[in-house]
Amino acid sequence: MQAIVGVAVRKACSDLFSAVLTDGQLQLQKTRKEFPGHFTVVVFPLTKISKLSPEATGELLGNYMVEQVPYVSAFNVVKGFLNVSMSQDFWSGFFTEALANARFGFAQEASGSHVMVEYSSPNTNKPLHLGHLRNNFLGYSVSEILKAVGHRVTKVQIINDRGIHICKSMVAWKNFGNGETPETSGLKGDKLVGKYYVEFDKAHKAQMKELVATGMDEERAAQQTSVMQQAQEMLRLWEARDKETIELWTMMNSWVYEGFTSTYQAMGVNFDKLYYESNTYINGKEEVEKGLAAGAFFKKEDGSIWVDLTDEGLDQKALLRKDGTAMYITQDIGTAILRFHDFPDLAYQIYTVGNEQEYHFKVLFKVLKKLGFEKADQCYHLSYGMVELPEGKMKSREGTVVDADDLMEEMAAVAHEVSAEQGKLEGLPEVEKKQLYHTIGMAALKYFLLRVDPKKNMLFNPKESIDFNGNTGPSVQYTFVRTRAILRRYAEANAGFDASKVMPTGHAMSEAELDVVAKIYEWPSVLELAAASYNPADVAHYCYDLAKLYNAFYQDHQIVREANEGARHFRLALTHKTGEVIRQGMSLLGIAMPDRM
RNA sequence: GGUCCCGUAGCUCAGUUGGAUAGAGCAGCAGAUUUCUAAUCUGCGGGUCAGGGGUUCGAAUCCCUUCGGGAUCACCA
Repeated sequence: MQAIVGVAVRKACSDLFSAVLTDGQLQLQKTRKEFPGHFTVVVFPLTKISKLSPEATGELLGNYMVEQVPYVSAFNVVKGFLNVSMSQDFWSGFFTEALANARFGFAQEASGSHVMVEYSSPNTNKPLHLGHLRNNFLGYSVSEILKAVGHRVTKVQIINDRGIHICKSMVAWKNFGNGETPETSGLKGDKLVGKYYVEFDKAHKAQMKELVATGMDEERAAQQTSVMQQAQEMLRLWEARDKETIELWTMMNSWVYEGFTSTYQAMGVNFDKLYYESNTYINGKEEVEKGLAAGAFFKKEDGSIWVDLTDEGLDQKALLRKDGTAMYITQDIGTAILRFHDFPDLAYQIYTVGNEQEYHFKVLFKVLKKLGFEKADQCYHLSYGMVELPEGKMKSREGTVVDADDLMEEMAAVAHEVSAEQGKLEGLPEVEKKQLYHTIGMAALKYFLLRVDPKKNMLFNPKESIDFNGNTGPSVQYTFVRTRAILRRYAEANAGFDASKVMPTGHAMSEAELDVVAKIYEWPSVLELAAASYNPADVAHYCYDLAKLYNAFYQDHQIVREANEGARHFRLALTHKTGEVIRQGMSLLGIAMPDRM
């Protein structure tokens, strides 16, 4: 569509100056709102070929376009900027088209690309916290956005179910648990296991203190506590597939998975396939051995295997310990390759992981490349910044973790309070109310975490996140609810509402109406940009802007009560379409729209 | 010390490949048919885009540099 103007400018330059424009010379943008017009051509780059002043060039082009190009109704030149206005016909034509397309903005056909998105990927010894919320919402949202532009997406996570950290919880449970289970304790499975992880730490610290009191140095004491010794023994037994150990491990992990499942359900995220580190680390070892045989890696005297990335500007990096056991990166190599085997048509993988692991992924992708995976060049680390709290940084060690379940519950509770104050939900069944509070609370949380550029560290202010005014999820929901209320009102008086029966015909749009239509016009390009930059924040801001413009329109236009049929139908259609775009846009953020609130 | 990211209004954040007088929300102040849902709308005040230099018709945006904040540089995960 913007193409219409672009093509026109190219043709004008060819006709007027007999010059072919390069992409750099053709600069089109939306006209700033303080100037009349819809699209703006930046004429500075064109003065070189016109050999005229910017103003004269603009005038010449403007005149040509008004005369020669359909839909261009007027123009003005300010300094070096040519602002062109499109006719009402153009906008109503566009709107009619958009209205007929229920999935306007979404790809009409598959792109043919298959992308894998990994997110969440928790450890099994700790419950999910605020940082995981940003991770999950981001990963889920990017997946949905990629689907919207036509890609096939497979959502996965790698579950870090192996290693010393799991053994710690196991040891503590064995020593102090007295056979406690989620059933007997009434605790969620992941919370119960997390509790024993903390118990381990307590016991470990206490025993360390005793050892240090006997004159042992701290470093040694940390290795020598009885619980630590037990944990290491447990890891050895696990690797040796000791029956009893594996049974305990399986049982405690199943508790965790049950807990995670309910947390994911509350979050509204899901996965197409799960990978377990306990399976993939073996692949990793094999791949590293293969790479060694193929000459991609080298072995040090002590038997450890390394990759040399110094000519890539990186360092040497160990891939396998001297005792032959797997490291963190070993299992990631195995997992990545396994995935390419599982899905041979995979174009690339996206890893949603915190920015503290940027170096790790740089190394990983180089290693994959060395192993012959050309697709590794396309792999992408979707890196995001830390979520900080007003009091200070969010780190699990510092005890200021905000538990994911607790936070989600709190958000729903606040939604409850605010809704009760508003008093608009009378007559709604209790079950639906409860569902609604969750929907609103999650909208607040998700929108707050997703509206910030992923790569930036962000501040999570609990108080502000639950403010339902302003640039927030609930305020966008509210605008959607408003569109529903209006259409409902119309339907009651007119035996239903059918969008296809209220086509706008010959209505001269007001400025506020045109603002909304022009915003809807932007939707496809916003979606494209969000997909290209893996940035849900673009979608969030767009939905808010659209809602804001609709509210401004709503403020001084009659809709259902409008006497003129043409205007009434146009506004009903606009209300319908705005609601749809908001609903579809917000759904890409994983945010649901209620019918009333 | 090396590498990477960030620094925009009192606070939280936007700002496409360099474009016009740098924008929203919150907080503050002043207003609006008490409705087709006011969880809204309109207006006002608030800025050395961290500092300095450079590139050019034009810089918050690109380059150099200084300062400040964060991350990372394990045979940890």
